[in-house]
Amino acid sequence: MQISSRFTIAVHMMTCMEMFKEEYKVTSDFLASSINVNPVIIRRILAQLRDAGLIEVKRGTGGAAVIKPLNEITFLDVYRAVECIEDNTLFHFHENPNSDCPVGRNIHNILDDKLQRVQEAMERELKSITLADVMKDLEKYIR
Amino acid sequence: MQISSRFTIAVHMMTCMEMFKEEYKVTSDFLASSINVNPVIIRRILAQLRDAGLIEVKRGTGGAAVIKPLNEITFLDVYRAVECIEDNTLFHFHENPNSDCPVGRNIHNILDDKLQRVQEAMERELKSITLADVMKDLEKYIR
DNA sequence: ATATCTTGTAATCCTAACTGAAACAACCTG
DNA sequence: CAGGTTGTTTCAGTTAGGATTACAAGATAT
Repeated sequence: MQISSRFTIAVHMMTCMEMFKEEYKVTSDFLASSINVNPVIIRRILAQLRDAGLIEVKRGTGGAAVIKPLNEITFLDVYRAVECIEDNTLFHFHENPNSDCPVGRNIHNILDDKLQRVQEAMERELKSITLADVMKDLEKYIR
Repeated sequence: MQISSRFTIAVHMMTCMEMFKEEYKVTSDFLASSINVNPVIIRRILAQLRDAGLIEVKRGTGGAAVIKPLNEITFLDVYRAVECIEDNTLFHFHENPNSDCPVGRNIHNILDDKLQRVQEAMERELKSITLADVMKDLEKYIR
């Protein structure tokens, strides 16, 4: 399975919030039209980013904005905010190996630390990329 | 989304094939009982591992065996054999960003290399672990 | 050749997750 | 209070994973 598009949508959303914060009120309809998905999807992700403390959303009057310095928001922050990974484990383990078999009895212990290392490698890389990097590239592309 | 349990099942399967190759004929029913899943699931994964050139499966008489040195089979080989990732991209990108928006127009170019780096970090770690490591740990646990 | 065990594969069913969409209460401001 | 916006629920469609049943096809022993 692939990682859901919620992650790239969330990065797109926060990039828009920053890019247009002076010119427009960045509402869920505004974001939905740049990203081309249903506004409800946007609002659900807005709530997840808000709960993670990355943005603030104004009720009634409307509009969303990033509330942390962009160079302090890593891809890992966004990933953790929107991707609901069970028990924070990337790999889904088969549930009931047979404990009467020497392999079945030990496979969990053998694999757990190895799978953990893989997950950490991925998260380390996610952590090394920030929204400030994205904005810098965006300005480069626009010029 | 998590990575499907096919991966841990496949590693479990190949570990069993190696562990019991002298004592037993390692059939899909044998594997299914150690792993505790349906034999058809096992046979489907057997086919994927066979197609990837990692094992051989005997029709009629039955039995499966690893056909490469264990220290040459990496977790990445197994992962690629059983996990069908669309276009070999770990992250699912939202399909239709609005090209009338400066962010929508550029977001793909901006993110693609960054997401690629994350995927490569993960695959590099997967590549560094082999089935020989698993067998070594298994012997340690059994003693 | 026939009985028997096994693999290969198709067909069904069930469940979970993702996305799209409609609807509406709650909220804020002018 | 009117109008725009968010928060949230609900339903439907799609896809993927896994369980299960069924059976044709292959290989071996006798």
